[in-house]
Amino acid sequence: MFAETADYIKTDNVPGASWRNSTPYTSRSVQTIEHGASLFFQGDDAEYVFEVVEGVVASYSVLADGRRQVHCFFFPGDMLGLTPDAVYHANTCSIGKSRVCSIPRAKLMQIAKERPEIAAKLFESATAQLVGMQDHFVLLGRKCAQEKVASFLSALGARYATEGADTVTFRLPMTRSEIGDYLGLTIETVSRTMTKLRIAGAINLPNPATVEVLSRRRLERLAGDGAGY
Amino acid sequence: MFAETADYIKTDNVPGASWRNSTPYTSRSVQTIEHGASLFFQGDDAEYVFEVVEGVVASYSVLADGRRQVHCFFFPGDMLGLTPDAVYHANTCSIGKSRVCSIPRAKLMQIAKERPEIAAKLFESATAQLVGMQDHFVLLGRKCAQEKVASFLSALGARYATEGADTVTFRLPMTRSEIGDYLGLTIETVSRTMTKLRIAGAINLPNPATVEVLSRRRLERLAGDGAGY
DNA sequence: CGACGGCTTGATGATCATCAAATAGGGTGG
DNA sequence: CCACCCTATTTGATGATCATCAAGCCGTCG
Repeated sequence: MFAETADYIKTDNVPGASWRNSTPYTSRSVQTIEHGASLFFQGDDAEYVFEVVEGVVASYSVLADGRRQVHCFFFPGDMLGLTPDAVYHANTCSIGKSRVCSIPRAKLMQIAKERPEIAAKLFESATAQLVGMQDHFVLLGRKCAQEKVASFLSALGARYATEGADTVTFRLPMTRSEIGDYLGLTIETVSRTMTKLRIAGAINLPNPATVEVLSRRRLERLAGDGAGY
Repeated sequence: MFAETADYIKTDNVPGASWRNSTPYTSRSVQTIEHGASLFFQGDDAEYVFEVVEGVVASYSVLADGRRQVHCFFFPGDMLGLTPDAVYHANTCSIGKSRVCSIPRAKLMQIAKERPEIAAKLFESATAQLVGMQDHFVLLGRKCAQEKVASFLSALGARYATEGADTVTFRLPMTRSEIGDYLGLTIETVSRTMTKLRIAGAINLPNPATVEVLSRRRLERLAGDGAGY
């Protein structure tokens, strides 16, 4: 969505080699982020706003004793690093290798002042994330393990599904640990729940990283969403 | 924050009597919302953006079987009804009597195009909500009952606290049921946990609706946040 | 004064976390 | 190319936390 905006910004204003993980500046403001590498940490100066171009990036918080909560997985087209001030409020890490487009935040905010359609896109991106987060509240606060996992796989499946087909096969980019930290479960519970879904005939697991949704409809029913209003 | 913006909008453009709960249009675009009344429901056309002027408003989702999750409590100064499209994505209800300022959404978006500082405020409001929601993810996904309740009371206490004082007394505007639906707990667990906090000497409960935080510092420690990074 | 709704407290049980161990898959070095 | 190792995942056993069911309490309001 904003990948093209980056080009609007003169690249000679973009400082190079400013990455905590020493990812080289590529001169097209698109960086390749290695598996596990971070775009930024909580408390860092918010120098850039990012758009995922390829791969997946996770944002998360950690409590003092190590408990971790993944807030969100960002997929291609998603913006991250949006903050109300000039500081990041979460940590990030790349799930597998990913490519992100970086846009200097101050510059972008400046441009937003001149071009209303850019400001509107930023607002739309932020509010779309707000809406997405609401479903996740319901999941975390009110769903049981089976509903959580079914919801997760269902949502991920929808991303890869072809129109009309009731089955999907896709590769899970994230580990059980990351899934658990996203769903508020332990890795053991995630694993057990997935086998349960497999035994129930809702999915197949040719290998731990590959999910075959046998019936999207059924999985959605197991997700417990029904027609909430 | 936006209360003044409402005045920028010519009031003769604001349709009256458009409220689902038949709240009368007051000609100053500030409505009084009765206890339990709703500003809007999920799926409604997003005619207005609101700013809470007084009282508290909750937004929530409901699953088909009645399980409810409160996403957020909106206090004076908070905006609600921000959406990426023209539809509301959550339900709302007033906690006790409240007063809200309503701003026609289309009009506001139009104004945002002409006045960058308004667009910036909208963006800031949306992203500030994003940041606030992240802490709530941690609470819902990774905290135990005691930490949840302590976090909640601590946050609420901070809102009423006076600079430097380690104690606060305030009135809980919401019921145990609403607190439970916000924290992902049952009313019984909320009640039990509050008693535990009382016995532990962290708070006092002169009556069910009044909380006296005896030590904000201690309550914060019980909230489990420590120095997450 | 009595009834109602919200809150508290108690008893029990289900779900999920924890601890522990076995298995499988992928990558590395011989 | 194969053997090995390391890590992720799966599976099992046990226990803690919190939900559920149930009853009693308290303040409010008619």
